[in-house]
Amino acid sequence: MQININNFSLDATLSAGQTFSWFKLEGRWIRLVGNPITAKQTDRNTLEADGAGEKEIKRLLGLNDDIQRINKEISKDDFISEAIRKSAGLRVVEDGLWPSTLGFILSIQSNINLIKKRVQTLSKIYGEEVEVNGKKLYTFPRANSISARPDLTAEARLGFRSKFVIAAAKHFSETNINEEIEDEELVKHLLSIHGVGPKVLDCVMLYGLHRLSYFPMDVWIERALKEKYSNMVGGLKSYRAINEKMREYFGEFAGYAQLYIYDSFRKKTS
DNA sequence: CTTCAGGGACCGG
DNA sequence: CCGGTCCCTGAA
Repeated sequence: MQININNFSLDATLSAGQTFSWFKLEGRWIRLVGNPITAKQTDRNTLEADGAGEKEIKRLLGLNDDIQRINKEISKDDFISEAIRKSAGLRVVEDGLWPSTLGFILSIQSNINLIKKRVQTLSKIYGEEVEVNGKKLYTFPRANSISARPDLTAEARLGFRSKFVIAAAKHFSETNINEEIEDEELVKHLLSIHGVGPKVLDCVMLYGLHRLSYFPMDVWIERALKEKYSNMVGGLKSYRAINEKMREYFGEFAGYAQLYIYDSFRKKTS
């Protein structure tokens, strides 16, 4: 199936540290949550994809967002405007509640390569073997599988994250947490998980559920804010206070501002 | 070989 | 609110 795209970069979007359920194999991106989905950008206006309907694939990749309007909406100053230019083609993905929660728990005090490696390891332990284009791969680990055999997480060398992963898997297996729940209750659900704090929460709300007003703040964002927005957040200390300020500043699409700032700032220094 | 930082969260004070 | 601590990996 071919999908028309505009001002979109699949590589940039899936390499921006928003999602850890996609991986690239021989030039094709693959996602093994539910039915296998593969995608490849063949030119600047064409996405070749299969494994799901066009609507579903667009949803996963944030392609239903009105990016023109969003970019305009968040262009509050020169710094963010330049970040938008430098990181053009990005979309906020919609990775799903569980894939996102697991991914960002694994991300705690870790770099992107390490996170991906952990997902692969967990997939080998807990996932099911599937064949895609003649290659044997493993599906993304399900919460039920992990909570059924929590002892096996030891093999994945997750360090102190191991108990967090188990707690999350248990919560997902034993409660009715799902993607239809309103923000307020969902936040309570997530924060009740031992290992989900404010930052992971914001990542899940934004990248997992596509709730675009959330503004996760990691070390990169904090550096950027300190450098570029010290006049706004200079006196503020707590995560919550700074976060509220920035969300207020950027508005309903603050999450996009976060993604652009993160991506452009990370590129600059690395 | 050692040191150190990496998309934080928890706990105690 | 603040500071120490947590586990493991890969880079230096």
